[in-house]
Amino acid sequence: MEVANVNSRKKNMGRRKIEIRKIEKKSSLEVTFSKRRTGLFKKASEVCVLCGAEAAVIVFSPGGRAFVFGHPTAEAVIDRFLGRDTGTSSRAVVPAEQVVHGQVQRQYLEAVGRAEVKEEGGFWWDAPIENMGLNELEQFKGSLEKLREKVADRVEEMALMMVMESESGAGPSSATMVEYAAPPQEYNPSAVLHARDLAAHSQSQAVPRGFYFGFGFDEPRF
Amino acid sequence: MEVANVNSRKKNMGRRKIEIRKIEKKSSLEVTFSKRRTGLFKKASEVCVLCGAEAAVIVFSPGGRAFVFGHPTAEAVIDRFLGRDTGTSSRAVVPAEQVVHGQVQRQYLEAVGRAEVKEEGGFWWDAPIENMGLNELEQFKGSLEKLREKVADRVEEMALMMVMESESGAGPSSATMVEYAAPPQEYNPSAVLHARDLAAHSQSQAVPRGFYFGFGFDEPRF
DNA sequence: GACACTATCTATAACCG
DNA sequence: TCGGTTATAGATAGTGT
Repeated sequence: MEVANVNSRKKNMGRRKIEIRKIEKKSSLEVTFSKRRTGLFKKASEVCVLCGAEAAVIVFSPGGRAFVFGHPTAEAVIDRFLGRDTGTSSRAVVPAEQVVHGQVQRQYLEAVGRAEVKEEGGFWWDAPIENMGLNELEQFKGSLEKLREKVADRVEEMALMMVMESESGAGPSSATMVEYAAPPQEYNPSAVLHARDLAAHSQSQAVPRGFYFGFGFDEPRF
Repeated sequence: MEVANVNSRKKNMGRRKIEIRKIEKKSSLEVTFSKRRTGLFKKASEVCVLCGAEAAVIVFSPGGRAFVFGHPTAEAVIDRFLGRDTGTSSRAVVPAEQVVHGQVQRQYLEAVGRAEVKEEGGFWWDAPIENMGLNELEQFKGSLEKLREKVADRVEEMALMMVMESESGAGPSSATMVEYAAPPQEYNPSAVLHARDLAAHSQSQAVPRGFYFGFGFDEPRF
């Protein structure tokens, strides 16, 4: 038995304390990102199982690569939160067989994933009709026509409103507008509050103030 | 000095191992949910700071209460992921002062938050125009008219396409359609894959198979 | 429900192959 | 870029207040 080489293996130094601020060394940043992303997703899965919760997590690497937990659930969950009711995505549920160590297989990725992120302004009404079957076309056309009606109504209503408005003077502040999402517009990253720019870590609070925007709505008690 | 009552404090038993499955006792489920939600958000904030990442987390309690990390960043991040480009929300950035221990103050909640979740089908074009000022009205009308044009074009294109389609036989499968979100429709929770229904925890993999749908897209290397 | 305590359990930083 | 190892920092279950 190798009694002699007990000491030949260099002693690992184990985990060391680190400050929570941007990691400078690129290689360890990438390793840390990978490990912590995995850890985050695991934590999310545990909350789901332990508490019967539904969780969705999206992480963008600094290079802009997207990693998602809870997809395709995520989309529905997110829609429900945003109150958008855009419906669940028509994307198929990823079968477990397609998921290999947390990576969707290339085949699936190519079939489903890429267009989403690359496409500019991927509204549903922009979907390419070239490859649709007749059934799909009809359904799609139906949806479009509904939307057209709705928008036409709205425009009329608007015109009316604007006449009244200009007669009665300026309306109340824009404060109430705040409840609704803005019309579609270019995604402007610089206009967005970046999490990474927000305040640093604090000891006393679990999540640093000014960083944690978590909140719940009132209706359900729990 | 109280030398006598050293032993009067009952010894705590410390953390114990638990299985990752639904907690039965309601009271400890709620405590656990609260603690782990906080922990999850903290982890997310650390990934952001350490790696310069952007993360968004949404957790629904079993009662349907929503908790968000990264809001309002979350919405932009999510939109970018979904390729929706619905634009960043016009909702104001929550000032740090409004955030108290991770809970948005009631005042802010009432002003901003509630309508979002309760409103049925809160598309931006449904925003109430009653309280808009003239400027807002004009902007809003402009957006509506753009949308109307776009949709009208699309409908025409569709009509044309359908004639061709019906002449040439059925088109290819619906596989390509999958790249685009479905038209707006009722949110149907039962049609959604619930995270909590998915497979249980496994030891060898950090995140259990069939649960972890995390993936990245190809374009950026990191 | 929020906080404090503390003995554990778990995640992970640095290192290696 | 991946897994595997080790020592340790950090998270948290159960409890009390």
